[in-house]
Amino acid sequence: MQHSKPGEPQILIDLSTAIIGTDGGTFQCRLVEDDTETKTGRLPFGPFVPDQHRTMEIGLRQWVGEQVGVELGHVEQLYTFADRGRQHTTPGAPHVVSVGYLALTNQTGGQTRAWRDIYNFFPWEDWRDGEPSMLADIIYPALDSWLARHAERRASARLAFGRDGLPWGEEYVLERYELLYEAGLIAEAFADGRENAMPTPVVPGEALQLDHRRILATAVGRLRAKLKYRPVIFDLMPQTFTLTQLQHTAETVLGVTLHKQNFRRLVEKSGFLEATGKMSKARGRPAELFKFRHQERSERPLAGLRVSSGRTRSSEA
Amino acid sequence: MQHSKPGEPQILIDLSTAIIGTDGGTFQCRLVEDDTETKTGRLPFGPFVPDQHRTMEIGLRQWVGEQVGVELGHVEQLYTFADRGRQHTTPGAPHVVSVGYLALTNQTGGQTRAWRDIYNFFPWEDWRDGEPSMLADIIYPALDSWLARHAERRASARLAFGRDGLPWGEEYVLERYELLYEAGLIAEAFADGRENAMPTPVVPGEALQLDHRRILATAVGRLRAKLKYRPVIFDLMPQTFTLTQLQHTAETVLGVTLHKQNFRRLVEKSGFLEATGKMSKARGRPAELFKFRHQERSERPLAGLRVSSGRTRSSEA
DNA sequence: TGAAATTATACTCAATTTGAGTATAAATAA
DNA sequence: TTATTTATACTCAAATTGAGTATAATTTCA
Repeated sequence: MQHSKPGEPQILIDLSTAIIGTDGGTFQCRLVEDDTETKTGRLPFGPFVPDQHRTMEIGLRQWVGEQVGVELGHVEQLYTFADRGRQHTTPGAPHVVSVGYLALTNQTGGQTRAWRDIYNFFPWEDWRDGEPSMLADIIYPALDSWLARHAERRASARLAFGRDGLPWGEEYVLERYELLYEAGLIAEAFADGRENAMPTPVVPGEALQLDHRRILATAVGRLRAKLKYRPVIFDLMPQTFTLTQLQHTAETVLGVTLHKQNFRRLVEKSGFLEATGKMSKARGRPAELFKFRHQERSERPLAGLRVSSGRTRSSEA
Repeated sequence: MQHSKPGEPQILIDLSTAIIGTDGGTFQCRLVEDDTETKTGRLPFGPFVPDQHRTMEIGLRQWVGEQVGVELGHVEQLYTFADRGRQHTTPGAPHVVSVGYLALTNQTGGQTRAWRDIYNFFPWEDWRDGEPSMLADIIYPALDSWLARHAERRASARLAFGRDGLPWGEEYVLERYELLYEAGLIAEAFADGRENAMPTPVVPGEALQLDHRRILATAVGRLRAKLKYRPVIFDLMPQTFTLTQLQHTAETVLGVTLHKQNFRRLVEKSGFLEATGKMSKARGRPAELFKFRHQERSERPLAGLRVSSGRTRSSEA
């Protein structure tokens, strides 16, 4: 077995965590409040130090604890990114590989400047008010002009963006982001020195440091996919909640609106909810408060929310 | 940002690939034929060398090419394993992190000693002839006795093995393997020096070097899950095939038998197949030969095979 | 040669699930 | 006290799924 000789450039592993929560219809991600006012934000991250960290998850919990101090619920490894040229590396410096993690939390101090709306970074992903106009106005023309020179990527673009009558798959968040990067339409492409990148990003959407927006895209895509077959949504909810709150959370994550009555039917017969008997007080008719059955009884603990879309918010009238 | 100082122990990344194929009802994985006749097999693997490998996939293709020379179809990153104590590391040596990959191929020279039946490594995963008797005879008693001392793992075990009336989820391959490891019932637990491990493995099933059986378990679990929502099965098929061959491949991967007529209905209306007009010659009535429509037309390119189980092979009469 | 076995394919049918409503109840706001 | 808001119950047709039966086209073997 060949192993790298001493003297070869060192490898460094960064653990970066996308901490995601929801807060009354906003979809939030926790960034680090750096003392210096840099233009672009960053996720909490730090190196994996095997001597100190028995597992990578232990390492990430340390960096999250030190840098943002958020209580984490579900934590899951996403992907390991190692492509040369995607980390803005200085020559001679050790090569950096980053392992991205997704963490869910239900404590999103909505007011802090550090909690940012995820749809700021991916404005084309929020379809709750119908198809974002920027797709037809900006993204599709720019993408098409790039595709004219890159016919081999046409099929991927069709699938990712649901063109030619294909459906918009809300889970293809990473695939869409990667295509925009490849086409040189977003800020990171220029920062990484891609030859075709526009100096001023063509597509709106805030950037993040290093490859953090890529990691966030991976996180959102994974979360959207997972919502449909595992009960992860409850990690985003407070102790008790109404069915409408639960639905709003699902809609916020998926970026679509859902049919209310059918959502209720689905979630009620899933067996995950337990009525508390208490009622919420708000405008309109009070709603029953439910809680998640943590005690996994003999019900089928999988089969999360297979969710069917409703109409857009604007057409609810 | 804190980065590891020079002088700290080095990190080494190994790229290990589970190459999977099927060959007439057997589910195969390609191992390396080492000159030395070691007891346990290993997957093709080698270090990630950033200076030579622009991406990790390039690296893995190099090691696969050099060590086994198999043509790879679909390639996908699985997971990055870094727990201390799962790689039999010698003290002082660099810490090894392994990135596992899944690769599919349709060329499985069935006769070579290097192609091994995957169900040798996980005999409890093959339910094509009904529930393997080793579950009730060996695994469940041993697991229950361990669970008596580890009540906190009870819920995971129920889910993973489908106990107490829960269904057997064929995709929980890794979860089952990890539980058997934790419980000290398989060879790797002893090799890694777990305190509770039995010197002679309690549960049948061949081991692999390092953490390769763990990577293989991840690969099989991922493949079984993916089969249901992406058309990856065609990467395992030859150029043309009959519907029965396709079904056998699906059954081999999933480890269950399927209802023939319904499988046919499902796969026909999926739009992925194109009739060739030619017929297979075998025993019984000749079957039409189909091929996969590579040219992704305006059909929905997702929605693979959501598959419904049939009866067991033995009850087919 | 002709019946039996083998394999493929077409078609049926009830149960369940899904998509899209309508109807009504229980609060607050004007 | 009426409009507005929100929650919840119920309906109904279409589509999908699970489990067959029926029949067709071959080879095998007595």
